[in-house]
Amino acid sequence: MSKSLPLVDACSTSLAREPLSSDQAVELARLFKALGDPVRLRLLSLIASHEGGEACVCDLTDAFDLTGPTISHHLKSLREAGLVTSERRATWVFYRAVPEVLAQLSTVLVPGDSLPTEVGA
Amino acid sequence: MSKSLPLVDACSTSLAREPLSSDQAVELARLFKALGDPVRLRLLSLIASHEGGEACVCDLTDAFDLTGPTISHHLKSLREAGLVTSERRATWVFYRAVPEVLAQLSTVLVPGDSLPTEVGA
DNA sequence: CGTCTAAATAGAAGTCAATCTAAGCAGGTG
DNA sequence: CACCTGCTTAGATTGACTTCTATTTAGACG
Repeated sequence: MSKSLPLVDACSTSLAREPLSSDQAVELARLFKALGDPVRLRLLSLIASHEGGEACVCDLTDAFDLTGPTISHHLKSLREAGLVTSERRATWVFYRAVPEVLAQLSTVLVPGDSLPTEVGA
Repeated sequence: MSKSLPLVDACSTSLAREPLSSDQAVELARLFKALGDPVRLRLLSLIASHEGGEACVCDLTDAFDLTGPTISHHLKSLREAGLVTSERRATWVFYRAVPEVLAQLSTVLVPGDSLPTEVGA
């Protein structure tokens, strides 16, 4: 696996500011696709919101009606997308969100300056 | 087609603030999945960044090496996700981004308050 | 060293998604 | 009314994704 820097060139302003290049689109789509599954979204949320900013796989598995290998598969997707990192400590493996990538995606989605921060009605 | 309000209950803080509920995850995953394709991302960007905030399908089709039906298919995905709306005027159909939904997704992805606005190196 | 738990990998089955060609619908024009 | 352009729908094919069971690796412990 030749994974090095999953970041989108750091030159991300916003979808609505100017048209994405083909390469930017491919890169971003890879990230959004990783978020496009309810299980992975919940996993990421569980990890990111967990105390200490990290969570053990065993904690995560218990939150779903899915088998261990399935959870492991989804965690691998998130890891390969660059959204989380993993670290083994003794018997357990701990996952941690990568806030830079989340921030970048967040920035990309900010609509043009036509809209104030207000969202609801 | 029972599509009414694709918004996520307006109660969206952030992935990293607290664990997503199962329902929230399903709803958000549907939106992120729509963004998880390079063609749809570029389409959305072309629409959102187009002058007047709207773009005709004919403009969009020219930007890709894909057939009309394929573009139409992707636009339908974006429309059903609630990310764009369409309106027919004479022979042409114009698409327009829905900034509220983009803003909501953007908010969801904001990492915890552990990170300043700085992203790049 | 055998064994127990935690996690990942391999392989397979079923489902869904992206794209094309061909055909249909909507609206303007001669 | 015939016809042309813009766009969508229908159906088919190919490839990817999600999930499972079974197996394997990593580390702790008696």
